[in-house]
Amino acid sequence: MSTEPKDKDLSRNLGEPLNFIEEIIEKDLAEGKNDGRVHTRFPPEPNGYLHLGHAASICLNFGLAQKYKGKCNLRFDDTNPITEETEYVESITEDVRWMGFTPDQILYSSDYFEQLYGFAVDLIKKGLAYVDDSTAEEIAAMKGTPKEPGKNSPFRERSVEENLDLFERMRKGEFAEGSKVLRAKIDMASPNMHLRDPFLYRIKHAHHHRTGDKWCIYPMYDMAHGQSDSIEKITHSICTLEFVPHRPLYDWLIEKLGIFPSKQYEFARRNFSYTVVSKRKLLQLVNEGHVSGWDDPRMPTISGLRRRGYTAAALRNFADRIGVAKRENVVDIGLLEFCVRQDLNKKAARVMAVLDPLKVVLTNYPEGKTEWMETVNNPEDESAGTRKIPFTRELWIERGDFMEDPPKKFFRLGPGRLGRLKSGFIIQVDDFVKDENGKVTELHCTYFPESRSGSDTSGLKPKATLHWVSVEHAIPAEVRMYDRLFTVENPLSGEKDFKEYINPDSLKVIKNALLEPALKNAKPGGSYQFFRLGYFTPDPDSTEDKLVFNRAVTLRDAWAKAKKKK
RNA sequence: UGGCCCAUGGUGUAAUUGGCAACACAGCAGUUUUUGGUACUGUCGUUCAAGGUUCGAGUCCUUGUGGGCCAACCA
Repeated sequence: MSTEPKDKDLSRNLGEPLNFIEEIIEKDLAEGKNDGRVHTRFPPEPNGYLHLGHAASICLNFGLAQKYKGKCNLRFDDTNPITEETEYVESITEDVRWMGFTPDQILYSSDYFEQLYGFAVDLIKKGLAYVDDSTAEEIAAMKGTPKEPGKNSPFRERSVEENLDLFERMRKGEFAEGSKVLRAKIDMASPNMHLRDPFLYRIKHAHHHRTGDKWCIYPMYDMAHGQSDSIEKITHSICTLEFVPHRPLYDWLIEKLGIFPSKQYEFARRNFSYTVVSKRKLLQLVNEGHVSGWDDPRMPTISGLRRRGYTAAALRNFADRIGVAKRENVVDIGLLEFCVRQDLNKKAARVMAVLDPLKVVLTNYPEGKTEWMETVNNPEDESAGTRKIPFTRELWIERGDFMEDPPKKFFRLGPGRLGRLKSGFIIQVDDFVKDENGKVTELHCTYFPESRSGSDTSGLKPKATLHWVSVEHAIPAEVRMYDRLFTVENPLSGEKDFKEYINPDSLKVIKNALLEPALKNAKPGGSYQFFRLGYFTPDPDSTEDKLVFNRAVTLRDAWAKAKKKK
């Protein structure tokens, strides 16, 4: 405790560099803005599942609130009733919670519909908004292009009274969908397209997931987002770069309305190699059956990664490492895998599982005998304790751990070779049996009784340690081996449609893996390291008599890498 | 003949705000190891270009180049 600095606020960032948003916040704090408050928000639209990009945004917004002892709301930006659903609200809420954050408040833009309507009326009264009867095509034609100015709508100069009347009747449902819109009256010649009399309200005779049929006019993003920020007294409204051109409109509306001046700041969206993170693309993968659903373990969705066996701690650490900036980026997904391994290495219990079994018969081991061998649960965590695993005359080992004609660099089993069975005994291969196809079906070995793990007096030094499972005690399981969903770094930049780059081997199902008996009661959410194979987690598809495991990530594998190079 | 944003090793970010370009991942080589895991050590490699300001520029200015964004009754 003596090394703990007295002044927490001062020590807060000593030594660690700030990202550009933290710099803005600290400057604001130093200048006494917002009474020293920091209030952010995470504002998803409930029209899809959250993905890796959102995970980073969640960590940013909630992380900032934590760091500066502020608040962070979860606000659903639900102003488009056509695409939004309760299912998405539920998954998003769960994902945020699972990520380890608790929103200060859970709110909805739709909570503010009445207030937002009032804001619109206020703008009309100030002569800053008007009802336009033009068709969508006419409005588009009058909009101009980025290089040419637009033209004023013939309805632009309607009187305040007429606008008020029309807008009220829009609300009452007197007009057909698409027949009228409310637009801000700004500048049709602005070089910023978003200032060319942007839409504020549109008519949609649609059922809303929360307000039901109460409304038939709905505010556009620009009429809702900044105002919601303002209503919640958000101090720092953080969004992605594509909203930069919206900022003048964000500020214009707040200024004209005379409401709390929330400020918008933008950062570059994060892209990740070997995957896609656009809701439209992800929806396609789901709808076209390329994956089993939004939570398919190959999906970059938070729910998919969770099911895959990735941990929230790994995701948080990842978000922290990739940082936040304003330039285009493609984050190496290998860094996420590194974070997952790093976290799981400390937490996951080591267990024995054989994925491609090859039988070993210890010819000098008594039939019917079982020795319960003690083994460490996690060498990285002494507090994880120990357990016992059954050792018998007949065992399963990994087929890949034996070679009939091993090269020098291969130091596992071969004819005459020694091998250490983890937490068991050292064995030597005396003979092997093949079937008519030349496939090795069985190894005949002798074991060295004096080589027992922990009390080895044999003096033998095998080069490899192998995992194994007792034939008699093994429990069967299905194991789903997941790999990256795409074969190329950027599936979107190729010549072909991104789905052409889907990795045909992104899922390999092993129907008859064999596990040590201790795994009998494994439950989804748990993390295990299958010794020497990788990190695995039970899938919710598991049943009483059939366990299903998902591979989260392999172990780093120097041998596999060396083989690949050849 | 539009406006805006951006540019630092292979990747992602730093650089005490004008003072010796660094951290992580990846790569390579090695040590340790009852996981070809972990841990540890070493190593490779960086300021888009050209001018300018300055004793001094990744940082400031100008121009250029390259990339991105901006038109939806989407967010």
